[in-house]
Amino acid sequence: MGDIREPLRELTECGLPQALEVMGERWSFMILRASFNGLHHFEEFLTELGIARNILSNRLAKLVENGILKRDPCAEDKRKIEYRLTDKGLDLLPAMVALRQWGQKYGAEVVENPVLVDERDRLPIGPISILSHDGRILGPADLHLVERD
Amino acid sequence: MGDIREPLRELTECGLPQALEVMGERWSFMILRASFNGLHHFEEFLTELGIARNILSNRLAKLVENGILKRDPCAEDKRKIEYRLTDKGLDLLPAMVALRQWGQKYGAEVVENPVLVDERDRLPIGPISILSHDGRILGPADLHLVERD
DNA sequence: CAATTAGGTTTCAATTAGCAACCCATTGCC
DNA sequence: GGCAATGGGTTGCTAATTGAAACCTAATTG
Repeated sequence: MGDIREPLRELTECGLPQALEVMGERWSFMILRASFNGLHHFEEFLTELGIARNILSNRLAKLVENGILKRDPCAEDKRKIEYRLTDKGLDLLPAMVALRQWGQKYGAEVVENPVLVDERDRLPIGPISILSHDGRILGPADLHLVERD
Repeated sequence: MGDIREPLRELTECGLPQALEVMGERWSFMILRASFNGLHHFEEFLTELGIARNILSNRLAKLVENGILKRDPCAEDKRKIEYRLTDKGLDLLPAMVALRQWGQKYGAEVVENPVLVDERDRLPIGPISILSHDGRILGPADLHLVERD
């Protein structure tokens, strides 16, 4: 008994599983991107993404359910529904951009269009990176894992 | 004819689909995390993640195939295989941490253990964010999409 | 040399994704 | 007002993925 150290285990505690519950599903990130790129309607997502109708319906419902998109019936055309990112959805932007930049770096040459720029000077954003509490850029070698408790 | 503007479309060009091809699969990010947390062996992943044997086998193979992990047969015990992150795999860290932080922010209270710290001062890392080319933190409102070409 | 360990396959059931067709409340058009 | 078209879905069926459990084989331990 005692089992003084339990070297593995315990590393289950983090937000990743929670995040993946929604965003780990097959089309979630693509819908997020389309949404950020200015698409708001069912048929737009449908033709833009080339996703199946029923899957899109299901995925949008889940994203709404999880508070990532909100679903507003259009006032001026009562057939239409507007899907828009919530703040929670917008908060996924760093994750999406990080993935995107990684894909860009290692994938087959893609031209990246449209490109994300800083509104102030219209220059493209920099690479997403891990920062120390005081803003230094940290690479894998600068990082350490510490057990708390 | 002419079709002067084509307002949607064309927004297919980005690295996201490439990234999702590997990392969009159901257990990829969890394996990446476990791997970063110091697990290197099949049976460790198996018991740590609670994934099915055959799926783990398949996922590891794909991650290796895509250059995210490398597969080293152990010299001193020829039954064992060491799975280790490549540089390409380590480059996924910002994406993983961003997802994790998002899940942490919005998910059910989780204590986040172990925690990622800056090796230099042992303080927890800051939130992942989008930076301008000169290092200012940009929020969604500061961002703009511009068509190139 | 028997039992155990490490890292896999194989088989089969259950879940999910995808395609095509259908549905039905608006709208736009003559 | 009547009729076709549009927007946003659902339904039914097939194909692909996931998952649980059993099995396999080489290396290692006792």
